[in-house]
Formats: sequence, C-alpha cells, structure tokens
Amino acid sequence: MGIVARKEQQKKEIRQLILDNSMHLFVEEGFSHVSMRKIAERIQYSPTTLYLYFKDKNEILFHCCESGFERMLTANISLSLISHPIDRLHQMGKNYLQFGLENPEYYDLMFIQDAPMNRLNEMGEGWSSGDQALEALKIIIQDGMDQGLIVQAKVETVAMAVWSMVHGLVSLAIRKRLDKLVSPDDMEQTMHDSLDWLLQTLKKA
Amino acid sequence: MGIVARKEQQKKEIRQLILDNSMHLFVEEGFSHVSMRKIAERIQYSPTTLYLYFKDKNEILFHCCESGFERMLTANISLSLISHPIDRLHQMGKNYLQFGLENPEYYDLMFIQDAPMNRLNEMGEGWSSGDQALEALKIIIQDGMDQGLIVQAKVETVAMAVWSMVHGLVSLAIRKRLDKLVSPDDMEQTMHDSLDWLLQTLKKA
DNA sequence: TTGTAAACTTAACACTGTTAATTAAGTTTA
DNA sequence: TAAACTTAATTAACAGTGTTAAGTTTACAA
Repeated sequence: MGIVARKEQQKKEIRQLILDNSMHLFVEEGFSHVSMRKIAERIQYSPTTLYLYFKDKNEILFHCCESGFERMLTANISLSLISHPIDRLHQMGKNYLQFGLENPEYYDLMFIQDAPMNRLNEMGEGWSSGDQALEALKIIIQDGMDQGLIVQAKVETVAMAVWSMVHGLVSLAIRKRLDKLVSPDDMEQTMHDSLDWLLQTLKKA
Repeated sequence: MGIVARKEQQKKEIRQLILDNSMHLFVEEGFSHVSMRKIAERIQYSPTTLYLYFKDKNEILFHCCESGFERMLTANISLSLISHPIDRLHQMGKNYLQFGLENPEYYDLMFIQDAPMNRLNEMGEGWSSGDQALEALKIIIQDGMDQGLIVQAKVETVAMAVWSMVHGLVSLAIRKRLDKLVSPDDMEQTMHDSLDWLLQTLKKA
C-alpha cells in the first residue's frame, strides 16, 4: 500500500500548494482581486484543476480562514503566562486589535466575509476554530467573575460585549470608517484607549 | 428656459428611478446578487444607459448608502424627546441595533462594504451623512460627562468604544458569527443585554 | 425641412465561477 | 507484453459580471 499512501501525500501537497498561493494572493492583491484563474496561473495549473482538490471557491476561502485562526492562536500562546484574569483579558484584546490591523485580509475572511460561513453551513459541521477562540474568552471572563474581579453578569452577555467591541474597532478600521471619527494618526492609539477604557469600567469597583 | 428646467427635472427623475430600483433589488435579492444588467432590466432600459446617469456602480452604491443614513436619521427623530443623556444614549443604541437587524442590506452599504467609501474618497468630499451621525453621538457623551453622569474620559475614546460595540454586535450578527456564541433564539435578547450592560458600567458610580 | 444635439442601444472587451467532455499518464490485470 | 481500467489534467464552453466605443434613434431649433 506504499504507493497509495504516496499518492495521498501528493494530493495533500497540491492542496496545500493551492491554499498557500491563494493566501499569498489575498495578502498581496487584496481580497476582491483574487480569482480561481489567478490562483491557477500562479501554480502553473489549469483553472479547472483546482476543482479536483476543492469543491468550489468557498471551500478554498474556508480553509484560508481556518489557517487565519491558527495564526491568531499562535499569536496568543504568550497569554498562558498571564494569570491575572483582567490582565489576561486586556492582553487578549490587545492581541486581537494587533492581529486585525496587521492581517486585514485574514481578518476579513475570519470575521467579515460571508463565504467561509456559507461553506461551514453547507458542511453542517461546527466552527471548531472560532468556537475554540470564543471558549477561551468565556473562560477568562468566568474566572474574573469567580475571583470577584469583574462585575457579576451573565457570561455570554459580557463575552458578547467584549468581543463585539474589539471586532467593531477592527472592522470599522479596516473598512475605513474609523478615520471619520479620529484622524488616521491618532486612530491606533484611540483604539487602544477605547479598549483600556472598557477594561477599566469592567473592573469591579 | 422652461424647457431646460424640465429636462433637468426629467434627468433627476430617472436618476431617482435607478436608485429606487437598485435599492429594491438589494433588499429583495441581497447585496451580492445585484448587477447593472439586472437594475437596467427592472427599469426597462439598456444596461449602458445607467452610465449616462452615474459614473459607475460604486456611485450608485454610494447614493443608496446615503439614503440609508436618511432612513436611520428618521428612525432617530424621537430621540429629541429624551433629555437625560444616559437614557438618550441608551435609546440611540437600541435604535442602532434595531435598524441594523431590520435593514441588513442598508447597514451593509453604510458600515461594511468598501465600495461606498471608495467612491467617497474618489470624490474627495467629506462623509456628511456619517459625520452627522457621529457628531450626534459625541454631543450626547459630552453632555453626559458635563452633567457628571458618565465617567470622565476623552470624548473620542468613549464615542469610539460605544460605536464600535453596537457596530460589532450588528455586523457579527448579520455576518452570522454571533450565533456561534449564543443560540439564534437568544441572540437578539443577548445583544440588547450587552448594550444594557455597557450603559450600566458606563454610568458614574 | 434640414441640421444638430441629446438620449439610448448594440456590440464588444476582458473578466468572473463553474461544468462537461476529452485527452494523457499511470497502474492493474489477462 | 498487450489490453483494460483508473486517475490526473486539460480544452472548450456556458452564463454571468462591469464597462467602453461606436452607432442609432429621437427631439428640438433654425
């Protein structure tokens, strides 16, 4: 069965080749300027060959989205060093802002675009990567409440509030709405100020 | 010169006809399924005729976006009846959530899509509709601080925090991310809970 | 009635995602 | 080894997109 295994391996390699080059194109040319034909041209294959490895474009987008979550996860490994829930939540928020601003194309796929979620719903599976990140957020908030550091409330309510705010900051920024509220020079600073402000008011008096 | 004036009037009417039917298509068929050809077919004109009245598709999108702000403005007229800054801010937030959930296609154009902002930047003009809405937000927050009802901070910081949170809630909801945190049945309630929670913690102790 | 300007359309370009049919290569079996 | 079969990749095509240039029709003025 050695030959079958090798074929499987080759198939995986080409799949990865497609995904890597797709993501490179997203990052370089911007999300909307990437087409199946351009991806194919980049890897010197016919456009239709992509359909032998992925059902459709949405599936490619979905997998790029997944690798975005992996990136985000590795950016958060240092979090485990911070034991204090508030500090940890604060750092988590800072990381979120930084990730979004530094990887707008990834962020787009992960939290703004419709396509990856459509694919997810087609598959019927759960959103393992996203769920994992949200679970981490809920645990921190629960910890903070248990230790009496955060005002008591339903965990879902606070988690939603915190996530929505950092997502709001990033998505308004990368969709060029925030510079209508503050000058571009002050934008990043004010974004962090807003996060600080939230963490401050969230603390138990 | 009566004839010239009438011609101008007719031109305006056709422009409005195009915009009205474009928006109808957006609302009915969803944002991504609207094309110049479909708009043209709806009003029984050739596709290229649209280009006699608008520079390109972005310009049409921009004007639809503007009419979205008008809608939002009229939904907010009742706000003037509320004098207490916190209550007023609270109601403003509720209206925002409601508007977003009830008019996802408008909301998309106003706060998520790139196209209208691209058009805006091409024109070099300011974002009068958006600026107006943001100004209203800043004034309320400033009022609240002046009256000692809201904890002291930079107005821009708090305005950004509040706007980002309600935008985060709406955009995560209409992009189908929020149902990964709570069940669809509880979603709208939890969104309002999060807003309530923010307003509660924002009050001066 | 003729000339001219405005309004509108047809045809085309260069793209897009995707499918069906076909060829080329590699593997298995007789 | 030769024939049969499987897999991988391609070409050609469909139906759609935004947009432009050239041509046609319509309406009005001289």
